Amino acid sequence: MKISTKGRYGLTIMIELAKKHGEGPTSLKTIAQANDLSEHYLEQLIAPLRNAGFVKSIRGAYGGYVLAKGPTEISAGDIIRVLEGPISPVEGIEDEEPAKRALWMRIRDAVKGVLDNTTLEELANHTDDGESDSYMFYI
Amino acid sequence: MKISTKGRYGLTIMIELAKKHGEGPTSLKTIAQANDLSEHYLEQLIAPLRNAGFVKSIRGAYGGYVLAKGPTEISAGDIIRVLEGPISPVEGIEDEEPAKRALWMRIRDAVKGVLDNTTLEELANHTDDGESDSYMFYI
DNA sequence: TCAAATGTCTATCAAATAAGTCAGGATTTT
DNA sequence: AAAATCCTGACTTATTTGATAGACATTTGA
Repeated sequence: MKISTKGRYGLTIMIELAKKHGEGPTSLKTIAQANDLSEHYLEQLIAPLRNAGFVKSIRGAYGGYVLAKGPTEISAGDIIRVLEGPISPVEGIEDEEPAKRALWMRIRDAVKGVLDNTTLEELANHTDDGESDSYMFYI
Repeated sequence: MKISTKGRYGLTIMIELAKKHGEGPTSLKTIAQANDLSEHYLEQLIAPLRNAGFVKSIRGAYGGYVLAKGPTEISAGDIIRVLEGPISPVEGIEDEEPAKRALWMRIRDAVKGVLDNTTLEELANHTDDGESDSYMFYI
């Protein structure tokens, strides 16, 4: 029941690009160093994002990547779907017995609601607005 | 972003037991055959459910398992937590940057809301109440 | 009392997935 | 030409998942 590093690092890349939106390209090297991640691994993740039309690449020295759309036009769900596949808690919901199928569909819709209503703009401009450190993380 | 067969099959076991609640023990063999699953694999799944106090075992011939509490007192979340670990879309939410941490927490709470508010009783007594087959499964 | 049915426990294993690495080529700018 | 960067595919490693096997303990009922 986890989102893998693909989706997580992909979101990291996209948030970094959103922060620099309108300021020219950012290289993967910069992003990898800033977040202590493998540049080569990020290359694998950004390829599908480019193919899906969320980023544009600019080759050559001082090149890098830029968002292909505005940060308000890209949702967290867009990114997760590209890198992790369809948002669904199980493969083959159709085959399940009705009671379980209804449960999976409710979970899927709940997660979808959150992901599709969170834009890159929100994620890039988020200022810590009072979730206390004492908040319980695991429940 | 998937719930594995551990959680799914565990839920299957518990729904079967809930259907037979008050009617004496049900053997894993019965459940395995009815759902076309490996009995040995189900043994591995029911061990943690027994340790967590959700089922009781009755040994010997004509033995099996029974719910240790009423079907209204056990939620889908109880079962998923025992078999899959804490409900959270990422490991180590604490370490994430605030924007992403907030996103993961919103997802976690959404999923938690569904799972903790669905009881075994609902799952066992579910009658197909009009989710049409044309419902889009992947969105 | 004994055989059959069932649960309990431990160990092992194969397949799939996730995560990351490596090597080298192509393109553009300076 | 040299440097920076993107691009591509193959490869490796670790972990998780799903499954199998077998020895053993307990209970029922003939």
